[in-house]
Amino acid sequence: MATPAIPPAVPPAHPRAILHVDMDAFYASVEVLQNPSLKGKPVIVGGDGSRGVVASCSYEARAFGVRSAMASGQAKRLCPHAIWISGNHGLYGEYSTRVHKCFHAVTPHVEGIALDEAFLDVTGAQRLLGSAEQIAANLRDAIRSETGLNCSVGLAPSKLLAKLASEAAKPSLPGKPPKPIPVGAERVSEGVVRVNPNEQVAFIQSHPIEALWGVGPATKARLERYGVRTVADLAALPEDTVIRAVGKVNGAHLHRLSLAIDDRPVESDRAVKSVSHEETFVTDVRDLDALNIDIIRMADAVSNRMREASLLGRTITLKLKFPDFSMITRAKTIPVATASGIRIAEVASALLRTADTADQVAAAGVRLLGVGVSGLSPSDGRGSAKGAAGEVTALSEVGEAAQLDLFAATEPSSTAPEHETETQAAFDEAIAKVREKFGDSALAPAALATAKGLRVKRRGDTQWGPSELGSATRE
DNA sequence: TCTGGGGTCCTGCTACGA
DNA sequence: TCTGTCGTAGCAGGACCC
Repeated sequence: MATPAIPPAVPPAHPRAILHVDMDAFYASVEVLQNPSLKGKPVIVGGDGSRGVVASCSYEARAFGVRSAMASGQAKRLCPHAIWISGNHGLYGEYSTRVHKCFHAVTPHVEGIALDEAFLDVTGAQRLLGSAEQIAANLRDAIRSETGLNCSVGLAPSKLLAKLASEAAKPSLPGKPPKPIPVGAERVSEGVVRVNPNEQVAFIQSHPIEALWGVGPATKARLERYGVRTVADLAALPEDTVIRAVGKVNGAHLHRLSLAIDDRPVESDRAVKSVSHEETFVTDVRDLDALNIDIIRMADAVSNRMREASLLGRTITLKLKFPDFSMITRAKTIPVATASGIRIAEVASALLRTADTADQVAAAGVRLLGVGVSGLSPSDGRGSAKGAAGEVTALSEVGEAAQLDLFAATEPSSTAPEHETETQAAFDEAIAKVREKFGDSALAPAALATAKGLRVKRRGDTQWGPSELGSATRE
């Protein structure tokens, strides 16, 4: 058979042009749009309780030193007159959808990083829409007219540099002088900063080491032992030394970044790898039965999201954080992929009751509890997806005696796994239909019933820590 | 007087089968 | 039959991101 001819490489008409678009104070700005009386005031979106954090804050609050991810107590001390808002995840999602529509009007090559942030590869779009600088400015205008929100845009030949450029494009704080633009970059229009292609190395090496994506407190501390404080310091070290300091994969990657070598593509179709829910309690919990109720509730929430996304998963993970902030995870991989809240809860509950875990809970109490599922596969591709019903082997072949017990709890007959899965799928589908018609609170495991109704957990509930006004989870 | 929630990725270790 | 090696899967923890 003849080898197909490989077309000759065609040099691109334009050098790579990546945009990093970052909404300015996204959640806080959405709240101001909803309530214009907040305009010009210090607004903080986040958990107002003693265990909460700041999710987003207006530039007026930032002028007092308040920052995202700051402990709420510290934010209250810095800005005691701030207006606190607990947030509305659904509303932010709606705005995010509108912003992403603007992105897709420019190019299909969009990699969403968060609700308020994305990379766009506009290399090819320049043929139709003009220069990358024009595209960036027009996109910024389009987002403002579509949503009323402002954003900052970085333009560069790579993702890392575009991200750093968008940070340089951020507005200055009220009453403070504008930030200087780093060497090698320039402001090309309002809210848009471009890194000059022939000054990439000078631009990146003018930054502190923690500006590199992947350098957090631990990596920074390790590099500082080698005298590295800036990206230029890192570039001056031999690659072997960097690898010795921070490990093989990260070391080689960081060393390349320090030389402005970053050819990572904009990935527009990244698959979800895990789904989880976790929650911090107002007070630490020692009671295994109480924790079990929370496991059921969180497993129900995880299950609901997996069904909405048509996903099944095989690895169930239980996460516990103790009062001293130490954390453990316990995971179990089951032979049959599932999206059933009952099964997820049973596995997580069994993990909680293993001897070492139960002992730690009894001794210390639990500050945070989380339930997650990974090893995901599409529920509509059962014949081919790993772990899906189509390729399930008999449980007895796997030798998972505990697994038989697990299923027996919901289906006493020892039928074949395929049958169990189909029955469970029909059961889950029925739950989804009831909830679609009557709302999420219409149906839940009996363990979640209270005098006030069913306690179900949904994405965005207690997003930034338990509220001061009462427990997020207990009544 | 601290430190949320939802993710991804990497590393090191152990168990197990070929 | 026993032992050593290798690859892989699973598990646990850590670091990092927004």
